[in-house]
Amino acid sequence: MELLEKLNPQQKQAVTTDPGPVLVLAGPGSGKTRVLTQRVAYVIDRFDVHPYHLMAVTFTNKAAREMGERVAKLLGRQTRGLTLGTFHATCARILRVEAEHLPVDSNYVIFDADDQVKVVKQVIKDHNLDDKRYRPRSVHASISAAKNELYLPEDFPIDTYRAEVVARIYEDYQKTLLTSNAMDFDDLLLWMAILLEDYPSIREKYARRFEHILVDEFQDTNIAQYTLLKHLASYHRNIFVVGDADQSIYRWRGADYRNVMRFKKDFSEAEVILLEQNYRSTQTILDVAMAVIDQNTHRTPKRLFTEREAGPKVHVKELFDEREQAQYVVDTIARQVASKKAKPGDFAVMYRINAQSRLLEEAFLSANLPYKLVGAQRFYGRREVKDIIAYLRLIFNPHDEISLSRVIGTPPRGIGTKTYAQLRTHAQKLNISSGDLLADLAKGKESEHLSQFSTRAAKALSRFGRLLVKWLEDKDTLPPVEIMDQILEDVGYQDYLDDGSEEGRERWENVMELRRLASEYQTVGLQQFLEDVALVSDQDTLEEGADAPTLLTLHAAKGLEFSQVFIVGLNDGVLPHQRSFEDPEGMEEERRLFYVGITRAKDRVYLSHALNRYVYGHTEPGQPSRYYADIPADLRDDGRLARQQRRKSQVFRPWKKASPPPAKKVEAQYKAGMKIQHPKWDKGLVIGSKIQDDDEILDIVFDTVGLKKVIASLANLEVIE
DNA sequence: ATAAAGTGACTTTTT
DNA sequence: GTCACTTTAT
Repeated sequence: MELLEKLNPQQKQAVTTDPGPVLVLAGPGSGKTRVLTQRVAYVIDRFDVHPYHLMAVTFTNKAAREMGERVAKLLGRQTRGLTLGTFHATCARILRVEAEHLPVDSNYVIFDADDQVKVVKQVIKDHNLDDKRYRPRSVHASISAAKNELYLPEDFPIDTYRAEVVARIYEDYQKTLLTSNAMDFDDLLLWMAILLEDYPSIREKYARRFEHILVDEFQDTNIAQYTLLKHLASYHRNIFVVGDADQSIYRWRGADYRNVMRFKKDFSEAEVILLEQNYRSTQTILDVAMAVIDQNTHRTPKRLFTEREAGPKVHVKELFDEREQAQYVVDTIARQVASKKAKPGDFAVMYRINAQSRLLEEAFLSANLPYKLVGAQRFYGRREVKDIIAYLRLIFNPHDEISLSRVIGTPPRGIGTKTYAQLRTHAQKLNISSGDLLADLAKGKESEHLSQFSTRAAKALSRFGRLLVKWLEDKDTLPPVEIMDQILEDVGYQDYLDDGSEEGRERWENVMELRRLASEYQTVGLQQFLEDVALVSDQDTLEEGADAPTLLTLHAAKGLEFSQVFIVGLNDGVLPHQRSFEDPEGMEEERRLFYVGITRAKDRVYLSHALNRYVYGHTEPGQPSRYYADIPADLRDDGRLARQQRRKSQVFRPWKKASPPPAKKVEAQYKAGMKIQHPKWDKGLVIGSKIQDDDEILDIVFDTVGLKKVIASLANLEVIE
């Protein structure tokens, strides 16, 4: 293969190594995607393996698609039969084929995070439990964690009273799922693992079929995923995994980087290949990244090196608040774009939590600059989108209780919570699904169950039942778009949304966008549409091409690269996040997250934090992140000091080499007891003052907002008395 | 049954 | 400050 020439010796070794277990430990930017892709092509071409006998698992659908395209290009032909996708998508497909061995039918639906919490909530209610004591989200997290470790309800470890209650909820949760003919995200992995473990014939079938298995982002696999991989590889033992323990950031989702150790033990003959040379970043960026990650304990030190130049220092900036931080990001980007030093698409802005995107978006919008936002929830989480998907899901699988409960009263049609509760209870008594009962009630007077309801309720239910039956008749013959059009028309969805407001119009546009997406499923059908919709990853929503900065969480940034990267909100409590403070392992993961962010950058990194943070509406003083302390001083360019320097001399004076200018002593101008006037927060009382980094930091109690930390030179204060 | 008004949790991260 | 859920009024 011609492209082998472009590989370094380690990469070449990985691509061309003999069959058998292989563990590739790949640092950031070391070309692991390229290795994986070429390995797939190599196996097909040199070992003469039919694509049908090959499975490759990636972390996102987008990565899978790209890999498929590149492999086809390398081979110069299509790769029909190749199993390529995320763990979840791949399992979903196989489980449909093997549904006869499962407690669901092959047309099961996939419950997303929202649905899962709803089921938990329902069960908690049915058990008359206090949902304050048993928070649905937290109970669901326990159930999910159990599934990821392959614990069925009866295996759920009971060590506390709470665990006992959760185990009971888990049991009913699972029952609800099965009567709804549904699987949740975790089930896809769990059942696949169970199937392979408990049915030797199925294990043999797939273990023989997959002569070669390749896995990307191996450090973020959980127990269920590891187990199913182990079984799938049990016959041929040709399993090629690529990962980097330093980039493990999904522990909270059950990912266990110790799987790397397990792999070494279970496949003791495995060849281990290290990819250390970095082809992405400047040496400065790599040095900073290493300095940061070196603070973690329990890791194998790794040296990252590049042939690239040192490059500019990492830029550090302190801002007054998050609004100014957003403005600073936009300004910095705009300036470089205006001076043609960079293109808008060269930039990415990364943050710890999604909520941080709002101020950034506002700043981009008001500057009239387009941006790309990564986050599937943004679209698929919208009420109107969920409504329509729920309708489609119900038609695809009428037993889906969660979807039914969502659509039965949307738009309002005379069926409220009371009537729905009656329907559900009655159906439970009959041991059928609410959907079945509804279909029966559609028969009108013919139905023997109609008398169970009040005249009004019976009429409304019967009417809706007839709609459902009608849609069910067409579901196999019509393409998704036409089913959708039928629903929209029959329920008058546009009129329901259109209340004359801008919001209503926007919602309808979202429905139309969903319709556009559905129209791409003309041939593959409703099942595929619903499956794809359920399993989209955030990264999948990243639109290609558009030349605009990308806004994304640090998690979503994994596997991507950008010329220039902003990491904003470097405040203690945000990055690292407060929720991890108590947990040493969690703190190590926070640091890895920061490491992942830094190593996305090819040319420049900008770090920034705000002195004041918005928290639940009001502003609170914040602390710079502890991670700053780990960045070597000579690799760091502190914008705040530079700017002050400029202001004082009124002349632009770039930093001279490493020697910092002698710290000029600043005299305190304020002292405790002074009353001052602030442009935004009005009157306040100074209660403390200290000199720090060439500036005066004041503690002031304001009448309006309480205690604040204020930088004297920036705040434009006026002394009243 | 439904719309409007009020209450309280909530922010990690996502397949 | 926002969202989802609950209570209240129609």
